[in-house]
Amino acid sequence: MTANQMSLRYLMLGLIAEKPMSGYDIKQFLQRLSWLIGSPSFGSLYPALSRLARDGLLTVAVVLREDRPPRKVHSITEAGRSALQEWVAQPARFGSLKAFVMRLMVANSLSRDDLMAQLQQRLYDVTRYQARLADVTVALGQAGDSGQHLALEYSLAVARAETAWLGSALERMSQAAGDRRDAVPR
Amino acid sequence: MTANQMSLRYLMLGLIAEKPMSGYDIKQFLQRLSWLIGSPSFGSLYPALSRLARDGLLTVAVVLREDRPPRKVHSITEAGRSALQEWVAQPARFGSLKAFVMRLMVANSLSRDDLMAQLQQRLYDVTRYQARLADVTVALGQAGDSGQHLALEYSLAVARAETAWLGSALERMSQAAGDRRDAVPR
DNA sequence: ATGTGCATGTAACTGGTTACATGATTCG
DNA sequence: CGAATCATGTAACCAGTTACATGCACAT
Repeated sequence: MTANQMSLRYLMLGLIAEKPMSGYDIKQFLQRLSWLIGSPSFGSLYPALSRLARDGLLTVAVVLREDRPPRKVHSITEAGRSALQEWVAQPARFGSLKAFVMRLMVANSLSRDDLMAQLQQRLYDVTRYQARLADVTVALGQAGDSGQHLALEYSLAVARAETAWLGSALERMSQAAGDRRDAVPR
Repeated sequence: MTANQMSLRYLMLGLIAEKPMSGYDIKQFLQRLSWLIGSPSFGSLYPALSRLARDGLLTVAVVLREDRPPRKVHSITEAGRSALQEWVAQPARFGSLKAFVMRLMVANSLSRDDLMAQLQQRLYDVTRYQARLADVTVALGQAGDSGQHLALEYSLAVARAETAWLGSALERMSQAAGDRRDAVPR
C-alpha cells in the first residue's frame, strides 16, 4: 500500500536521488512515515528496485562488510535524474490527497514555478470537484438517506478546505516571488 | 479504480440491497458518480458479481426480452443482507476519505447509533493523524525543502477540516437524538 | 455502412500483497 | 537459548486493469 498509482517507482527514484540507499534503507525510511503515505512490502520493493536498475535509471554497488550481510547501494544515474524530473514536472492527474502529497514530497527538484503550476492544477481540479459536489448536494435535497447526506457534506467540507488552502498557499508564493529579496518562500 | 480496499464486493452488495440490478445497471450507476468514488471495469464487476452469487449473498434471475439482450437481475438474499449489515457496522480501519465516504454511502441500513459510532471512530483516527502531522511539521522546522513543507501543511489543513466537520456533525446528531420528537436527523 | 447503446463475459497483464527461504550477529 | 535486527530475495496469490469476443437494434 503506497497510495495509489504513483507506482513506487518514482517514489524510490526520488528518495535515491537525494542520497544513495539500499532497498532496506528505503523500507526503513518509508516505514517510519507509513502513517503518512504507506510503506510498500519487500515483495514489491526489491523487484521494483532491480527493474529501475535494469532500465538504467540507477546503478548498484555491492558493499561488503565483515559481520553484517552485504548491502546493495543504489545511486541515481543521469538518465534516472532526467526521468524523475520529467515525471515530477508533468501535470498530475486528479487523484487522492495522498498521491498529491507524495508527489510534493519527491518534488524537491522542482522549480518554484513548476511547483506553483502543480498547485494551480490541483486548485483547478479540486474547484471543479467541489462545484460538482455542491450541485449533487443540492440535487439530492430531501431525498437520500442520512448516510448519503453525511458523505456529501463531509466531502464538500474537505474540498472547501483544500481550495482555501491551495488559494492562500499560491497567494503566499506569488507574493514571495514578487519581492525578489528572499529566495525561500514562506 | 473503486477507491481502495472496499473491495467492490460490498459496494455492489449495498447497491443491490436497495433494489435488484443487473451488472450493467450497476456499471451505469457507478459511472455517473465515477468522479466521486470511481467506477470499476466490467472485467472486475462481472466476476465479483458471480462470486457474490456463488457465495449465496444474492440470487440471479435471467430476464429475457425480445429485441434486447437478456439481463441477469441480481437480488440480495437474507444471507447477503446480514453479511452487508455485519460489514457495514464493523469499525472501518483508518483509510482515505474516499473509502470512508463510500462506506457512508452504502450505510443506509445503519442505525443512528451505529452511524455515530462510525463518525466517532473516524474522528478519533483523524485526530491522532492530525497530531502526528503537527509534530512532524514542528520537527521539520527549517529543514526540508519547500515541497515537503507544502505537503505537510496541506495535509494538516485537510486533517483540521476533517476533525472540525466530524466534531460539528456529531454534535448536531447528538442534539437531534436529544429531542426525540423528530426521527430524521438534520 | 457505421457507430452507439445494450448486455454479457473471458484472457492477458499489472502491481501490489503475504508468506517463505536464507543466514549471520547481537541483545536479553 | 531465543528473539530481534540486518539484508536480500522468490513464489503463490489477489484484485484490479485493458483489450478482446459476441451479437442484436436503432439512429445517422
